[in-house]
Amino acid sequence: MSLPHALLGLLAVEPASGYALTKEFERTVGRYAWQAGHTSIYPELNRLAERGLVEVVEEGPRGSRTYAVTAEGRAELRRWLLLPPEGRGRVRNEPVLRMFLLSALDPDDAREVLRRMAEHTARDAEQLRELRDRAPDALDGRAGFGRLALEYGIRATQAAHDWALWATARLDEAHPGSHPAPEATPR
Amino acid sequence: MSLPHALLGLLAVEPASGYALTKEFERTVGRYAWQAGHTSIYPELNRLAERGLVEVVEEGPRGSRTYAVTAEGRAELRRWLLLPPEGRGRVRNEPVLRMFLLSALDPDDAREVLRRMAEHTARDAEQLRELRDRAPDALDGRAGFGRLALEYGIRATQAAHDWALWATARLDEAHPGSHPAPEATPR
DNA sequence: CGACTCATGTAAGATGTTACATGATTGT
DNA sequence: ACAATCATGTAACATCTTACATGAGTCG
Repeated sequence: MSLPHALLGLLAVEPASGYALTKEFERTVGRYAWQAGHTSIYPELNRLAERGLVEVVEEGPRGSRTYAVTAEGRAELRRWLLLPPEGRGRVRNEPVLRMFLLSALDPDDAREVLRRMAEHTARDAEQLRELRDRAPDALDGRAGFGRLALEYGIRATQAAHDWALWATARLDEAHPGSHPAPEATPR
Repeated sequence: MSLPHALLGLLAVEPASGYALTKEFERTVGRYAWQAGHTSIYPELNRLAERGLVEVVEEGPRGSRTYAVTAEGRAELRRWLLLPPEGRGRVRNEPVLRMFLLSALDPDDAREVLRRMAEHTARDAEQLRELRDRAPDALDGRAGFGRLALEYGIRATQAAHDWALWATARLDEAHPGSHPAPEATPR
């Protein structure tokens, strides 16, 4: 299970409440790496606190509690990240599954799915690039968290886009027919 | 849940037994898209059979049953793939999570993790390229299944590799120090 | 005939998701 | 005052993983 380590990682950058972490998951981590709702996060924070890996450092207005990692928490996070990648990282990626299953569709349907993927990835990549270019490179603090990951997101999304166009071309070669030619989206 | 659709997709290309599907997951789908062990697959095949989406088309030697998709199964698969991507595809990707958490490590530790990632992705990409180049392009049948997905795997892995090198360079810029410089792996 | 792979399953426990629930504060 | 957002939780259900279990063929 990676959720506790995801939480340790976010808290290691900056203390936060369960609520704030939930938002963070929605915006960033959950979109590309590991999703979790508040109903997983709150109990997990309590477990981490029991294990002494995080602690409540502040109690705010609406019964909110701000958590921070302890020294042990930091050590645990480091251990986990530096550990041999334990066999292999478990992957569960629905978009990629859809790519696999494309082979099971007839060419016209596959083209349609690819067209939507290309559209979608183009939009996503553009959004991520904007995010990168808008934010002045704050190397530390919450804003800078995932700066490296953001760049990965851009590259991975762009790769998916390029692939979708390439796959469409392959299909066109193998099964030519009358169909709208998709246009490459300029980067 | 995507497992039933993953199974439908594999069976849509070619009928197979639960055992064969399990192997297929280990080799291909499970490594990059959606993992599942035989203890998930067998019960799911039974459920799919009850729902009339697959059927047993042959009974073999050791009590083995070969399943094939029915017309309804094919329709369901098509529906699922062409459906609006239902909000967003759920992603659970431990390697990417590790990339996110890198920001929580000190530069030397982060460099070490990146070094291993670069090594790992270089090896993976090379293996995938070999796979692609060895297999004569059989467009149909089991061998060709995931041919498009294979290309995606290559591109995604290569992107991860390039990113790891880029990230290392960024760290070196921001925190110069005495450390072994990683070499780019030629493709 | 012994070891290995093929082939399928059940059960317990861990994990994750959805629905339900509640109350405090802020903005209009 | 009303709506929206902040903030946390429980319970039921679905799902996934790990361990356990069994037997039939195949190869040397």
